[in-house]
Amino acid sequence: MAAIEPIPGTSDIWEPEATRWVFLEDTARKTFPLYGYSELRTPIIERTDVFVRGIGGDTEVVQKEMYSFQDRGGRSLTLRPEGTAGVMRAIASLGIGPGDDKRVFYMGPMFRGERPAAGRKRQFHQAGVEAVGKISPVLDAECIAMLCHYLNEIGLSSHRLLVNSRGTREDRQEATQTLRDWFKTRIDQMCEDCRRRLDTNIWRLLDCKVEECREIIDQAPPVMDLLSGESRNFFQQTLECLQASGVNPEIAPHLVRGLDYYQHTVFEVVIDSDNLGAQNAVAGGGRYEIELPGSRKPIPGVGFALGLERLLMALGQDQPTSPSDSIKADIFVAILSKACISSALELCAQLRQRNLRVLCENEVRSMKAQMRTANKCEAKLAIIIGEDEMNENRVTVKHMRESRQETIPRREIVDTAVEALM
RNA sequence: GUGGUUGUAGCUCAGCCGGUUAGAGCGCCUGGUUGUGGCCCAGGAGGUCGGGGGUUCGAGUCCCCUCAUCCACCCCA
Repeated sequence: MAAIEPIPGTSDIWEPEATRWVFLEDTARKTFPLYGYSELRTPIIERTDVFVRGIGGDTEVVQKEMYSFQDRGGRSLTLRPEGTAGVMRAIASLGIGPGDDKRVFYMGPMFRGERPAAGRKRQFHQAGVEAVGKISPVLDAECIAMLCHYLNEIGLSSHRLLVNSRGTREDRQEATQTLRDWFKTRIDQMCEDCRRRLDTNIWRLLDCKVEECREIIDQAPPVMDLLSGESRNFFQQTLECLQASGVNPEIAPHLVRGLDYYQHTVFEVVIDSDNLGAQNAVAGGGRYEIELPGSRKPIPGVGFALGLERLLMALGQDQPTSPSDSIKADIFVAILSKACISSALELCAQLRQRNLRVLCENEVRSMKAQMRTANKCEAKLAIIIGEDEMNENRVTVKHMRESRQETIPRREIVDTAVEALM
């Protein structure tokens, strides 16, 4: 039983679950183009440095979560842990100049070597977008509005949209230092986690839920005040644009997100529902600048990623995926002797030409057994081909629901079936 | 990586303080006279009790290890 299970943190997705995935993907393909985005399919493996330089070498993701390996040429390759870096690499590879406005969306599997938990897989799936080349609060706002549009289309309700600005790279470094200095003098009154975070992730410290810590944190200088005037202005304009688009986010002063490349606007969509467990963010993104091997200067962009399995959970239909009990069909074709097989196959082919789902009996079994199968596959029609029918060049068609049946000339059956199933 | 949870039939699970051939429900197969489903009835197939080691006269049950699962921390979508 053990060896045939998918490896940890991955799963097989069966119907009817698979259909729900297709719905999320189709909705993305329908919604994003309305904003000028077109689909880009990038490789799932990239050179490792695409991610190290793109995401940031200090990031948790890069340091301990990447699936990296050496290929036969000794190059270090990595299964993509997120979509942005690869997209940026693709765009950079065909050249991008100042003032270019490139908009793409993508979807597919991502890989991170984390410990699996509720809403967290090692192979997980994202749909995301990137608007690359220009720096403008209008784009940021439009991107967020598009995210809301999408969430609305898939029917997600009761979620919260959180936004914040983390300023420019310089702002952030400076703010980090200021905060660190400020907390350093009070850290011995704070919890163990916070002490650790002082050095590792001071922005996380700001989110600490321990009450004693909260009292101290509440007195800390507001992050927004540590940003440059230009950054604050950019954020202000973004908020205005959002409002004009009919989007009303919550401002989350401590939201910073974990990837190094973010600058200015960052945002996240969270769900307050317990079926998601601790992983309550279904989407996240922001404005960024990414450095890539070969590009002279960092390329700016804004984008987000949606966590597909988390969205599915948030939509509240997260039954475990298992194969449906039986094949479903519109028509079941029963055969009562070997002599009927070729006739049955010919008929099946004709019916499928008319876009009907047809299940053909594949061995000679009792009538009772075959009718049981017809019932189980939820066929509306059972077509019976036996010796009697063969001799008269007719077929028997049984309307399962009404338990009514009739024997009609063979040449009429296709049209009769099509009509019965309309 | 650190903690905890669970692991018995295809699925959901029961199995008391160790004690004969390991159970239920659902599902599956076959039948209930000739070529007819659902409901009902009868019968049947299907289990290395996750794996390995140990304690014991005896282990699904106790101990150790291991693998897998789920959850939390961490981090992120």
